[in-house]
Amino acid sequence: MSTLWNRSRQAAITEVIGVAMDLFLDKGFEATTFDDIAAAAGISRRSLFRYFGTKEDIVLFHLSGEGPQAAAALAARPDDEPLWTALLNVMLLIEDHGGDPARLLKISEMMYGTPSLRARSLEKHLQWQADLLPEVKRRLGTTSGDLQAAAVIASALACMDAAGEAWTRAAGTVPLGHLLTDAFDAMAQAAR
Amino acid sequence: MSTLWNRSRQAAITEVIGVAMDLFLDKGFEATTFDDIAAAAGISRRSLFRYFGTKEDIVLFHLSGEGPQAAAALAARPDDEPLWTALLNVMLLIEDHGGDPARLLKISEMMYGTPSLRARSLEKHLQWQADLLPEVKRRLGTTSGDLQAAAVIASALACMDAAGEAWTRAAGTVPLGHLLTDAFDAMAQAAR
DNA sequence: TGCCTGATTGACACTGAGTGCCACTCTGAC
DNA sequence: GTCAGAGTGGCACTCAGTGTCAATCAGGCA
Repeated sequence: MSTLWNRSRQAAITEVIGVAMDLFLDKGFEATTFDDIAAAAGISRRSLFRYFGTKEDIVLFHLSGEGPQAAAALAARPDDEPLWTALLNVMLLIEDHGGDPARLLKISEMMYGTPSLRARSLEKHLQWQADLLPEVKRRLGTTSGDLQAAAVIASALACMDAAGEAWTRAAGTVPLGHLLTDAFDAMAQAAR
Repeated sequence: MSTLWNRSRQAAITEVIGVAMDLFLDKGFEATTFDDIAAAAGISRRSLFRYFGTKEDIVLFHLSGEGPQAAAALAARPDDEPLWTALLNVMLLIEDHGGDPARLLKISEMMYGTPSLRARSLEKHLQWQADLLPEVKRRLGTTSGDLQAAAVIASALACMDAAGEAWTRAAGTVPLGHLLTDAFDAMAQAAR
């Protein structure tokens, strides 16, 4: 209900994320306090906590919608495509979000360089895992259960993470798509 | 240096871990405070912080030594064994730590049921990754770099994690070795 | 034995995350 | 215009985590 309200709330959240990101990238993630963000965003600390339970949530907020998106992309892949290839193609699609490349790199560096953020982003993978599970299970066939599907998805996400880290370490000079492909190929190679 | 000292410090740490684990399993992880643990262990809160920087560290302490152990086990596998098979065999060896099964299950349930612990344990994987990297790189051959090796290791750890979660969900009624094998097989199957 | 030195410990104080509570305000419905 | 419901801000609180400093303990040495 109350779409008008939802719109303005969404706008407020987007606004806060922008302000907070600027602070994070400027002062560093750990050095930025909730008070700093609340003051910069012009809301009370208490309200900020109602939007985002933790500082990590502010950074990771935009990732939360990508799970279902990935699930849809996977369902759209042809049925005769090998699962590992299909997952690679899904990752190649998902990673393709625009935005300022330099800023994206700085955010990546912050993510991979801040232990608590890294940990929380790994935790986010669990949500992806749940989102992708049904379609992966279907493709694996009736002999496979949740475990098999979860193992494959978790491996794919692990490869994506490895590629992301390599991209960050290379300061974005190598296309992420190439690194993703390399990681998935290496895994396939190792398994034969 | 000072081996005598190190021995008694080690004993103290082991003692504290035991006390803390009892509290965690009794009251729950989140509900147990540093004050509780310090009081039960008979040391000051400040000293407890010197042993363990965070509550999560107390639980995860015993996992920290397994990275080098896994690296040694991998180096001991025959050179002509396929990498993925070798990694599975390493995991099968490592998981074989004795101890009370019921307690182990309760600890596992706590780990998989507490977000902050789950996140930190995923973070621990990064250390394993670093430990295993050289040997995996060697086995992948000269054409592969850090990314390829990291992707394969991260996938293996992801499979191990999926198996561990399945084991916990099954309340330990299925041998972890079986689940590990299933997970690794599923991944190999998906990649061909 | 008794002193010296270095490391550990415990007590205190402080910052910051995160939560509960309550009064205030805004908005839409009647 | 009033009422109900949801959001907001302020306050106080708990707990994690850190810096500081004085007290203490253990071992080396005269």
